[in-house]
Amino acid sequence: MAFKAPRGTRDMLPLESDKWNFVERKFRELCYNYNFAEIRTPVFEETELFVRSAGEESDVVKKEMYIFKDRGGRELALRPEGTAGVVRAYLEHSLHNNAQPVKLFYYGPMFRYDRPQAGRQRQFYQMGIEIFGTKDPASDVEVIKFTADFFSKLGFKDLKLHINSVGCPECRPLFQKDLEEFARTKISLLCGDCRKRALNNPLRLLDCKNDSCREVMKDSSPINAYLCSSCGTHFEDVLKLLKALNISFYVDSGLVRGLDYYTNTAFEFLSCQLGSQNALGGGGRYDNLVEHCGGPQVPGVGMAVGVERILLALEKEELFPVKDQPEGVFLAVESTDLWEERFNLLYLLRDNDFRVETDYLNRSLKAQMKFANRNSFRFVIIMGVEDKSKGIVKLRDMVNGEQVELSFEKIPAFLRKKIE
RNA sequence: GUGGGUGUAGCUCAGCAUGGUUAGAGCGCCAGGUUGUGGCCCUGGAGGCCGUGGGUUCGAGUCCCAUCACUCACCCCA
Repeated sequence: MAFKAPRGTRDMLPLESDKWNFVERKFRELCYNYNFAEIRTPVFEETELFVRSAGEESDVVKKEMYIFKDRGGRELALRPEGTAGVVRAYLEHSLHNNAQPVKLFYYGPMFRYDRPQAGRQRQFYQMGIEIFGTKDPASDVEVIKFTADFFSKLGFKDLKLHINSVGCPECRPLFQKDLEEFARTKISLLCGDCRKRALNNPLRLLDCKNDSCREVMKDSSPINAYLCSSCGTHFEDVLKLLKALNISFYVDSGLVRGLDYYTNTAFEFLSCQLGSQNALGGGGRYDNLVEHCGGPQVPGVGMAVGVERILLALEKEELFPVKDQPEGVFLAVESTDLWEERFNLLYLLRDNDFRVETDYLNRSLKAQMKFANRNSFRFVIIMGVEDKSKGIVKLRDMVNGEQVELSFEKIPAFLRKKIE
């Protein structure tokens, strides 16, 4: 085999495409119900856009971006996430002048140069939504409720919602400073990674997987204690609304998101089926992102889910509707002399919106029947040589073996009746 | 980027610790037989440079090294 798909990428074969379509359909339907409109942005943007939005210090920017120079010398990057491009488009087309809020959804491939693993690829698909132009805690909740609805529409029952507030540029620095100091006093008890984190990115101290570190950090004061009054109220309101909607959640004071643009609400939906790549989706509020990207002060909130992970989790929980229902029509023919009649009937049926297939390999009638059976065709139409003069064909229902003789014109109506 | 496991037909895997003539099974695919014309059963066939490249050896799918890919954990997140 000469060529292989590049590392961290995958082909989607026909067997899987039904599953993808299932997930996509549910997503689009829900977007319609919630009044989110679709936006499609390029898969690559100026590198600077991502640096600006995700933050210079974020892992995504520091080590995971696919960056390249095009032939004109432009510095470009494949998008590692969807929000930045949407924000750019929002500004470029002055959507802030439209009636607010602006509610958008997107779906497409994202790219991160990371070490592949189950549920983690270099090209992966995200579906996401964004709401621009409102700070109302109800809009945070709308995004979370949307996500919860989406998962339950797919059939998930036991997903965990973790939620936290990461504060704002007013209150977060104080928290960070205290956290850093706290870590410094306990430095000897922390793992090597955490010692580094204490200096570079104290927030990350909170989600170390190491039990002993967790034990130590448990005694640091949680961020809730530092939230300024507006952040505190916002968070409380969000939680209150979640309760009102009967959405169960767990306040995880260790939840911090990897992209720097988040403010206030941060949340993740976790699956217990998935091992270490267990976040099916997540999101949060980003009230300063638009301004930070050179626009007016427009608040926003959004989320994204990972399609491959959803598919993995659905697979594990066996939630795909097992549909191998026979459907469609196979047009079998006894002799290749009958091309003209065959085509006439083939296109007659297709024009009448039936799914129809015929044989192109000159196979025996028996082989054609077998093919039809294996491929779950509900009906087989058999054109016999002798029937030609009579203008008749045989129509067989493969489910119960019933077979009738019909003229061409009567077939569409007959099939329609049968399918009901 | 770090560490562990794996890599044999389209798919799921056996064979490898004790190297030895044409590398196996099931499913799938193709053809034929028996059912008028599928499903069950029977027969036959196609399909593998044993991930790739080196090395050890008279001889390597089997041993050694490297490399690539997958996988699990770290990391990070979706």
